[in-house]
Amino acid sequence: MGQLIHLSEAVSLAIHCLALVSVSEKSLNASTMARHLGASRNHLAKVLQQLVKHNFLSSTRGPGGGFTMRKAPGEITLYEIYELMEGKPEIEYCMAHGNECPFSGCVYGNIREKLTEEFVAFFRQRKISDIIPAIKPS
Amino acid sequence: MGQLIHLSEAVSLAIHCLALVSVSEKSLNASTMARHLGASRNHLAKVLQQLVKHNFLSSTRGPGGGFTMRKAPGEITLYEIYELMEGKPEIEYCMAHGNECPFSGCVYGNIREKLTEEFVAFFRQRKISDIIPAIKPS
DNA sequence: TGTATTTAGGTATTTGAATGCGCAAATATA
DNA sequence: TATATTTGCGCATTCAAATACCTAAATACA
Ligand code: FES
Ligand code: FES
Repeated sequence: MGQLIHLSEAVSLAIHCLALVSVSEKSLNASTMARHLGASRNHLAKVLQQLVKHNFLSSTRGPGGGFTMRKAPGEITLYEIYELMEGKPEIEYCMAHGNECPFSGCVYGNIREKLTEEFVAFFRQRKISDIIPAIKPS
Repeated sequence: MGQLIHLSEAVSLAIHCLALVSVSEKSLNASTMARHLGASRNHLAKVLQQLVKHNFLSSTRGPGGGFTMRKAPGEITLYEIYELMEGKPEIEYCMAHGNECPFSGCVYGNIREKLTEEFVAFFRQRKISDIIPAIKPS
């Protein structure tokens, strides 16, 4: 069914990976993470690339290579990751058709703005370090 | 950009139409409403079909035909319309891949559940009659 | 009865996200 | 140096939801 609160798989993958790399002693490669998360290796590789490009992770190629942290998990908020993968959350006009709407105030009131703000506040305050304790011992 | 709070155009159209039909003295046809809303006539027709099938509207074909209310605007909550068009809002598992996740509690905490509940509460309490006053005089 | 109007409903197209694929570049190690 | 491993990156494919189109059925009215 429809997802009211839409968080793409890419965002989830990014967050999961950052936490996994944080707790790993040696560098972690894409295939291993994909296996652990039960996700597509290809999709995950794309996400990791982004995280490297924006300096959350370092990568090393070649045998024994993989990804390591470049920022401390306490320095990374979930919001940064969200915005990196999805862009700033916007409220679109109900029906993207401009200003044809015959209603003076939006029929939705300001509920979307309110919920978006709540979401952002939560994600800004929550850090990768906060979710690390939830990792199951493997 | 990504819409965090996702409300399809179909939902917006349904709500707008119900309000417009409510204040109309005679029956309103799809083309007229599409023009007023600056929306696709075809898409709107689909939405109206649904509203007729579920007894919110009555329809009459032929010249001078169109749509009229079958329920009072004070009897219709926005939530009913949302659920009709989108289904019950569900929280999906982060990464629809089942139970492979190596985290014991979801990394998102319960923020999605919380926001969804807020949304539902708001939409349950708000009725078509509440938004009618916002219609601009045409 | 004929014609114009309007809804009904099935099907096709579009779109965007997710996924897959192939090859180049880097690097460890034998 | 040769080989296996692993990331980087562009492009192709798939898939589902949203949106558009097309024709049939109903009805008012001349
Ligand atoms: S578009 Fe938001 S109220 Fe009409
Ligand atoms: S899937 Fe929600 S925490 Fe891993």
